[in-house]
Amino acid sequence: MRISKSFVPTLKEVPNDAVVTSHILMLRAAMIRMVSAGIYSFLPLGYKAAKKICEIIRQEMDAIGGQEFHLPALNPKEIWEETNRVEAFGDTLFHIKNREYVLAPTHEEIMTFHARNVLNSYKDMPQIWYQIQTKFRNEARPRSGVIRSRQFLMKDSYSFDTSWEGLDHSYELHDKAYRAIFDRCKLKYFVVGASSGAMGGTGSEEFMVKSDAGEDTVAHCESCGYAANVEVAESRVNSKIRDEKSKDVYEIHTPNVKSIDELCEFLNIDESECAKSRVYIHNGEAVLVLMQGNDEVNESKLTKALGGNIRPAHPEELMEITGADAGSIGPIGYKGRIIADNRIKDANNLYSGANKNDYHLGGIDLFRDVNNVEYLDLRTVLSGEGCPRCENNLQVFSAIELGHIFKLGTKYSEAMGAMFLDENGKENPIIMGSYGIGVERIMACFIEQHNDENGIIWDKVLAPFDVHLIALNMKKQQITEAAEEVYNKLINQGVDTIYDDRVDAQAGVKFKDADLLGMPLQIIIGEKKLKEDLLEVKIRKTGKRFDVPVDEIHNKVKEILTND
RNA sequence: CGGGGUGUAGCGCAGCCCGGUUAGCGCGCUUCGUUCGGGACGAAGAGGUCGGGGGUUCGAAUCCCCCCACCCCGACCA
Repeated sequence: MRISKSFVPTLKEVPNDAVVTSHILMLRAAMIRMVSAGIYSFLPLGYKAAKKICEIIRQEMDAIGGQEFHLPALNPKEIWEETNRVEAFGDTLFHIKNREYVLAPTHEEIMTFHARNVLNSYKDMPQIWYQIQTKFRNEARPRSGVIRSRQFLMKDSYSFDTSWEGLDHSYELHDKAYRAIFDRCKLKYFVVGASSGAMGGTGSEEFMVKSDAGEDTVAHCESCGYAANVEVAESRVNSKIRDEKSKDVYEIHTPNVKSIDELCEFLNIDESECAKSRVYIHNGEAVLVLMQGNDEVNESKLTKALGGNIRPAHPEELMEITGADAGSIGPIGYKGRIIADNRIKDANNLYSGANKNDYHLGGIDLFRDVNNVEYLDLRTVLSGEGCPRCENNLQVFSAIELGHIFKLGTKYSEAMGAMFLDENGKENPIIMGSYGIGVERIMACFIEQHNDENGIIWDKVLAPFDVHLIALNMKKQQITEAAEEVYNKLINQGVDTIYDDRVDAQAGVKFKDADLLGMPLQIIIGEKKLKEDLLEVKIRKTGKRFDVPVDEIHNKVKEILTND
């Protein structure tokens, strides 16, 4: 591709609206342009990279027996009503105004629509059907460029099995395929075993990439691979060891002491000796939650343990419930349900609020002084805490969900009447799985992981072009002639080459653009070296340069591209 | 949807607080000349509903009201 005749509008400056690295680089490197919030056009370079990703996905999906479909984005609303997902998706589902259609945010319904009445014998299964297509979701807040948008490319596949064992097998196939895909895309990722979400089902895994632009917070152990959403993550922490002797409970005047830190400073004690109190309203009833020191209540864990809905009590309610304001609340004298974190199970000689403003109590023995305390894991894990599975430590960070594999079960087949007859002539619902991958997210994550201050550093597997050919001064005939020859020969050999043949661009401009676009290999043709029949090759990743005789350039390029 | 921020030439910004000729600057763009291995130099140009609407005023990019768009934080996320 000749740059002089192509649309490669690189940007020298950082666009005002872009914040995350991948977004900035995708705009600057002429891969995408925004049309509206969360709506992007792929420019030619970006689309080439997208197609390479899709091709890798396709190969790996085909390798597990997947069959590619092309389904409509425009769906009759009534199909979505069969599964009650018009309501379930709510505002996230785009509705067409002048006809009863919706824009598909995913394709369980359409795939099940094709499966029902057609896959009607156990002999017809298993099947794996997939597609790579545009999905539409009316995200309340699109962000981070292409990472969360309203229209995006997704590979989604669906498995149809006659048994739960069959589903397990289809799921395992997808797990393997996904690892192969992300490995081939040179992504550093990890796998989080997620609990079944609102989609219903028996098991799922999320493929995640560490990134500040991520929307999930996860705890991850590098050494054993333990990974969990922080909402459910556990860690190895010391519990408060029970002192041999329990002191008597005594009152301490603590004027203006509100926080655990202030209490520790005021009494010159360690935070591990304190029990922090939080009051939640659970289905209308007050619950006192006790945590050690500054440990944070994990509301997800609390919700899961209690069931129903919880919310923190309002300040006005606190006085009514406990007789004190936040900062002076404690378990002694509290009437009502008390739940404490495992870390302070049966601990003694604790400090906590006195349920009287400006007073705290010391010498609290939860075993002796407080009846009916329920103990649960309620902590939010912190970076640096011990991994629950091995001897190393956890890191807590935000991450992007790249892909999700999911054992759906019979939710959709039952709702839509997708039944089959088994060997005994008995009717059963088809057992399904669903499996998604965000194509743009692969691209964005790759760029997040492979860039430097000059731009993108493509690996050849995803690079829009293999080689970036730079003719430094197109006004010199020798250079032009040499460049044209090299270019044509590369093209003829099937080396995908982008050729900077701009007559009016300075050398510096061409170098900067080449680094920004980030093709793996640069071939530089300059006057001095050409006089000695030499060209220069630069490896983008390492920055290494070396001279190659003109006659040998094609072999050298092939050699580097196949070996690297 | 709540909180915060921004909107002035293709891009990045100044001007606004304290209203006053033809609204500036850098990059980019056009033409000419010089330069030609890390975003060159000189000269001459083109390019603007100052996000939109309404109001105050002799006069509004500037002050007031309403709306819109985009970004960030939060909520939400099948």
